[in-house]
Amino acid sequence: MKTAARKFKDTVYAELSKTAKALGNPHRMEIIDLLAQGPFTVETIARYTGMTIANTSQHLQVLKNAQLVAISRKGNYIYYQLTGENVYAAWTSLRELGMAHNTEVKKAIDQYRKGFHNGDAISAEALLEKVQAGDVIVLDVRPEDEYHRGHIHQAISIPLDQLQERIRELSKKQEIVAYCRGSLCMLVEEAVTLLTQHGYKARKFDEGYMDWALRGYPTAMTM
Amino acid sequence: MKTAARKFKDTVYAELSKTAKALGNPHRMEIIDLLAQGPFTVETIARYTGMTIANTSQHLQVLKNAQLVAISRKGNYIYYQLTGENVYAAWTSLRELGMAHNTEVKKAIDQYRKGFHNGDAISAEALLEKVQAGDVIVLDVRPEDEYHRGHIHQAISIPLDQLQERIRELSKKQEIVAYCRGSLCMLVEEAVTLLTQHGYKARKFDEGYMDWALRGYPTAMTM
DNA sequence: CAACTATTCAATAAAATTATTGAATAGTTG
DNA sequence: CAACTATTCAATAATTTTATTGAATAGTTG
Repeated sequence: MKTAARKFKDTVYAELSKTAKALGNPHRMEIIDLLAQGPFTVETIARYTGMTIANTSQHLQVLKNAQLVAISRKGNYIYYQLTGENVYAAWTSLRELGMAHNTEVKKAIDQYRKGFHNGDAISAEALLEKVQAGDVIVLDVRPEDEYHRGHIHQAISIPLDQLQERIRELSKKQEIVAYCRGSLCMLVEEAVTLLTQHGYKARKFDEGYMDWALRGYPTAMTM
Repeated sequence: MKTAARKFKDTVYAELSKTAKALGNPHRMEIIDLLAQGPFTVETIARYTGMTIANTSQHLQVLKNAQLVAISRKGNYIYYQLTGENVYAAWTSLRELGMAHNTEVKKAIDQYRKGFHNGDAISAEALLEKVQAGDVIVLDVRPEDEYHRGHIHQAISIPLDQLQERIRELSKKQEIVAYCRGSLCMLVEEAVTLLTQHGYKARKFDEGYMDWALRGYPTAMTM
């Protein structure tokens, strides 16, 4: 026979574990990571994560049932977004836990970074100083819509896939610091490599837009 | 064909999700919650969670593989403990996320609390003031070994299962504030009910020992 | 070093999760 | 309101997770 206390615990832990369970899948982790940038349609999410639309939709249902994402409709499209800051907070603490304790993660990141031979990254504090002194070009290499939703103050936007053709918009004289979404976003590595190859003085930002914003450092948005 | 970037993401998210997956089970959540109090043996964990020893052991293996717990041996027993503060931090942010977004959790907690008719709880700040003014008896109702490992400064220990027989050690004149492990620990509700029934002026603390300690409020340990 | 004991392992069956396919649906737009 | 389209659903098979049982193991203790 179960005591009332035992029954209570069973329900509470069962319910709480649903949240963790919803996060406990690679695809859904990537979706949360993406949605931290803002709302996206099912189609876009599917494209980014390399899943089929149907499969993406199913994973989104799981996240929705766990109250981690919510929908809003615009025209023919349904946009999925995180239900709150604490969703990103939880995902961050899980990510940091994983990155601290899981050697495979560290190894994968190190190895991937090593593929590019980009010098050292610049820290948020150092970048802030440079931005305030005005002696740096801050380059946002994320897709354009993500830039519009919010970017580092005075950053200019050249999405990675346009960088090759638009590279001449940049000056070879000034130092360029590129950034993207966060510590797992590797667009910035490709960008810095490309810039360096073309003779630009380019470095990468240590963290990403989200971390910058959460520190309360100056940001801006278009429209 | 998968790009290098895609492969990188697949590995990273797969690895990161292992951590979340390890947390995504009711029993393992309860184990983490318990281990936040300190190291325990397999047998003790099994007793607390109402599982068989073998099953407990298997769940502990899962947590160990995810690097969330580690073992240390003392005599014939193996003690399991959390591998670091960030494990508790992640569990906390998941719990808070769940409690904020999951109505079932709220409902279960409210309903269980309603079973006891214990007035309002006292907040950490208010309790701190009373402790410093010295006009309150702080009562730790957790098992004795947990008390010894760390407790609220000047708290006295009467584990819940001894409270009935030792109740006369307390004064009916002074206000008593009882506490236990954390927001999910309901020992304190039973304690306050028992005390009130016997004519003591008893209230419960809003949060638990862990939250008190994490605020940096005064604690003490025996031995 | 033999006996003991806390813990783990291995095997199994039941239950849950996942990706895929193709059809169904709901909601908008002209 | 008919046509369209983004999204969801339903069914299925493959995989993974879980609890149970009883045996095996490793490590301590006298």
